[in-house]
Amino acid sequence: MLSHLLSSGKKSYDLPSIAFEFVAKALPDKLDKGDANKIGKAFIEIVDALKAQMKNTENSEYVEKWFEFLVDRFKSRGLTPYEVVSNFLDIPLARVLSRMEKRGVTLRRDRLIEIDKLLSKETVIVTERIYEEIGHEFNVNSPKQLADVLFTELSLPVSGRKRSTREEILNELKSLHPVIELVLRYREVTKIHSTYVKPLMAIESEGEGFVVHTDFKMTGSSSGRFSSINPNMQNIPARGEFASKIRSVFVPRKGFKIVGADYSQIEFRVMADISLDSALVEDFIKGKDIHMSTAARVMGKPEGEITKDERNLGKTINFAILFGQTKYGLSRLAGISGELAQQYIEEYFKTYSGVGNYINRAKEIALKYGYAQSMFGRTRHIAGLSSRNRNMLNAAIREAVNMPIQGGEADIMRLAMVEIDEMIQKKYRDRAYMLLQIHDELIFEVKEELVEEFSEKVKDIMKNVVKLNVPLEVNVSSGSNMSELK
DNA sequence: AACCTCACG
DNA sequence: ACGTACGTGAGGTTC
Repeated sequence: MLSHLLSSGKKSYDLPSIAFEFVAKALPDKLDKGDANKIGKAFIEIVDALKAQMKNTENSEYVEKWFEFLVDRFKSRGLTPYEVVSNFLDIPLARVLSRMEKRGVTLRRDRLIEIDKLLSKETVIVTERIYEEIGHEFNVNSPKQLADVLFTELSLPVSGRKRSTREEILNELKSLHPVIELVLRYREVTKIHSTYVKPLMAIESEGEGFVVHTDFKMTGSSSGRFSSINPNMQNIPARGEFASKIRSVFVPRKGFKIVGADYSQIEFRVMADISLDSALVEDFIKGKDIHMSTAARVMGKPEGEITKDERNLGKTINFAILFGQTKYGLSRLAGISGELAQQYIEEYFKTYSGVGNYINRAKEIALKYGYAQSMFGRTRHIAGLSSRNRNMLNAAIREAVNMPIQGGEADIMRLAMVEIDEMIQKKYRDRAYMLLQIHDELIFEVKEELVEEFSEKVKDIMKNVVKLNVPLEVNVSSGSNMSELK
């Protein structure tokens, strides 16, 4: 229902005309959990009246009329349509986030201790082998000291003008000296140890057990996504040797299971929706593997002949387009020549001309107005759009092209979260909890006997929360810890 | 506080 | 001639 309201809002209002000063004046800079209630109070009666009315009709004209009526009332209070939309969404959303934080995720501290031991041992071994290889001790954690060792003592080749020791560079040096592998291993082990294991071990018992309560920031990003701090629960390892070990630390409470639901390729679907690119739309409607399809189209091959590596290249190309990358970036990331990268990009825009049109359109609008907007009017002002510095300007343009896509993803997820929470409060109180949001994924803990039913309902809400020109696909899975989610 | 590096979507 | 991807948070070192 909320979705109808919003998509009708999308069509009826000229959102680009909305001034930022207006928003800034009417809303506090940070719409946080604390002051959400304050602001929210003014809107609650209106929201309730709307809902009561909407129960009596499925007539969209009626909804539209109500929306206009509401907008008038909001306007009389000095609020713009964007604020109406954002308040409909953000006030209840603040409560959702607050509930998630309060509940928290339970930890298996015993597993954490095991991992801690393992990593400590491994760190000692690897460190000693590094010293042995080099002939003396130094601080491997120090990029400066490491650079001295690699580039001065060992005279390994420096690529570019900075003596960077980042992973990408080290990978190129692997064959030149045995210490490189060891340093990479050291980095992998100590990263996991210091960033995840140690901080989680420092969490104190709440009596019942160990629970991690992150802090989701609603205003944490300029695209509309949330961020998560203290600790960041949106960057828990998902790949690599230790990912499943770390993930297995996060478990459901007794009698519950962990349930995960994630949108499949949501950013590319939003891109298809905005651009209306016929090839992209067609692929999604047909339920195709989008990266495979891109690889086939760009390389001019039948899909059946696309290898795993080629599909991977298709994926890299898709992300390159999404982020507005040039042939230089693509060639570096895909490990292909500049000419080939150029050729693929040209081929991409020949095939997906609608995407090219979208990019040009987004660019024009951004340069004209100085900001970019998502499908629901979420607005991002971008200072660099008026920069005379070419790099700054290009970066700003990439931001403006990407924002409607990433912002659209965020809008959709926010809507879904509010609707799912409404369902939980109504039908699953104390039996299902939303725990985490990781941009395109939601994680819950659900009473064992309700997992199947609840999963279906969540999937249904997520798929139908907005109507795009392409279908939204959602994968759900469950398990007895976070590593068991697919 | 700035910088480098690296974890995630 | 330059130097490349969008959005984040965090730990460790250096200044």
